[in-house]
Amino acid sequence: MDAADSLRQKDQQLVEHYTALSQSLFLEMFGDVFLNNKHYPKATFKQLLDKVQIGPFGSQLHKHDYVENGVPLINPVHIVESKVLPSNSFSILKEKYDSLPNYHLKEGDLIMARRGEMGRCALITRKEEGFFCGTGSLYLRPNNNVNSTFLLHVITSDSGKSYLERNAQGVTMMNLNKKIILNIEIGLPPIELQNQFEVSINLIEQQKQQAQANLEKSEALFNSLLQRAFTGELTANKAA
DNA sequence: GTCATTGGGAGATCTATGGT
DNA sequence: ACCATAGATCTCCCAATGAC
Repeated sequence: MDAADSLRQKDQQLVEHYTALSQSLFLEMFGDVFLNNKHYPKATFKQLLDKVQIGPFGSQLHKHDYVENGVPLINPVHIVESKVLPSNSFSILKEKYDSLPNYHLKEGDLIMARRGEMGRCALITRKEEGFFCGTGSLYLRPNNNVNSTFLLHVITSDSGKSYLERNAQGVTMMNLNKKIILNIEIGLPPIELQNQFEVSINLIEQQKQQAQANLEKSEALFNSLLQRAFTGELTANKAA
């Protein structure tokens, strides 16, 4: 039982380790791009993005347009640790989806929370292609001057989050708008370096997924032992 | 159980753009 | 130039959650 618990904790630490690794890799390679302490040429988001689009709300999308098992809708709650986690209960009808083509997501887009917690952001991969940008979200469509993975890490980094918090609108609730996004200015590393960063991140991600899978297994093992301990299947001797 | 805090929903209102 | 319309933004209100 103790062994199962320590295995579980070790796997947990490994997953956290990989998360920290990608963050420090970013800092190592590019420094703080907002302070631009590596003195790259400056660029505003206006120069790096083809498009910034805020999700539909108000009269465009009503609560009753939400259905189950329709086209997945991405709201800030569905952006967890830079990943998109769609939910079947948050989706819209195909007809509604077709009538609002401006909000369809494409591979390579970045989706982020428009209000509430700053810095929630995820990359749209092939898996999420065609999902729908929800009310509380906005999406960025990067152009050829910037790598999407690099941009994702710019936004989710600590300095990215604090930049957004400093510049967000609203007293009770932080809100972002198009202007705030387009005016963000960073030091832009050469595209080759950004692409190199993406390759490294993908490797780390693979390792992390492996660690995650191990964690799930060890948690399952721990829980089943716990269950058996409760039902009395394990005596004190065996449990120790 | 109650109160405070946070996040989401909604529409009123403002703004930009395109057509006449 | 003016008007219509779509799109963007602000802010109030409400619900859910968590702390005490």
